[in-house]
Amino acid sequence: MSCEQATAQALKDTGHRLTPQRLMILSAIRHASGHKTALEILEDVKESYPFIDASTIYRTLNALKQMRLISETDMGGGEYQFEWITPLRHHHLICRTCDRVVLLDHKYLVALGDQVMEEHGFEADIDHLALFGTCRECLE
Amino acid sequence: MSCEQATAQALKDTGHRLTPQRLMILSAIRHASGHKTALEILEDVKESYPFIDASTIYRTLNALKQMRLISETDMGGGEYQFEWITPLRHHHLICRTCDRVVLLDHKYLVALGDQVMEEHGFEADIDHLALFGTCRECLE
DNA sequence: ATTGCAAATGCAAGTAGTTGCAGGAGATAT
DNA sequence: ATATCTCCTGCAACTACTTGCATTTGCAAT
Repeated sequence: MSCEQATAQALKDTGHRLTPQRLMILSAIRHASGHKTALEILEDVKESYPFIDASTIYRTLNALKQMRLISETDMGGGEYQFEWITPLRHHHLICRTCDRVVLLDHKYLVALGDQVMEEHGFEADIDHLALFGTCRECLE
Repeated sequence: MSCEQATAQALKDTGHRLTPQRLMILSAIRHASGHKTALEILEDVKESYPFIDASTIYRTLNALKQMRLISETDMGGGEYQFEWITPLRHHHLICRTCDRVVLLDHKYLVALGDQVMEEHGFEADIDHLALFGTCRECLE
């Protein structure tokens, strides 16, 4: 696929190397629908290459995060959630009481990003946020 | 102090018990200037009571977080930062490139909280946020 | 004061993620 | 094709944090 080619080139351009392990990890994230944890990705890759080490997964995910190809989000379950970043961003509202998860449109965060850039010259990577709180139902 | 009394009462009112361990943990957080990690709090408490177990610290911090007396923030150093919540809130912009930390005033997040309440009836606990990105200097 | 029960503690074992290191394998230039 | 230079990998050890369990303790009702 051309999209895989582009990703491979992006890795090379930033001084990274293309390895079979990394291609398998990339494939596992891109072909996932929604978020995936590091250990889920590990299991996926193990199906085609059982000798992969967990540390390779974590190191690769960190590299992809630095390149802003994937987002890493703490959604409260003890494991980070990873997701391929697309132009269509979304965020989450997570209820501390009932653990319900509500989708939050990216439009609510565009203004924040713009203000932060204007006032501080800081480019905030608001790719996939999780905000905790109390949902409508649990507020009574 | 009356503030300690109020906190003690808040614990009891929510069905929690007052123990020497908890009082020591509370004191360690309240008398800290700024953020503290769980292990720093553990060391603090160990000075007056060396037999305290790390799991007690973590469990108490989670309870205080649920009660919204303290905030827990992932600031990227591998350890969570805990802080006593005051009416004067602040947030952080953290540069992924140079690790510089810039303060962000709470006013930028008030609008977001209001919108989330209006549109979703969700009360977001925006107590102490960390936004990652690239700072002015590292953008060149 | 005594009792009774739920909640908190300490301990030990377990999970998620990180790091140092030696050997192995991409990429580049010859 | 070969050599060289790094970066990457797998391994093992380690750190931060969580969880299950038996014992203890706060605290409310007697």
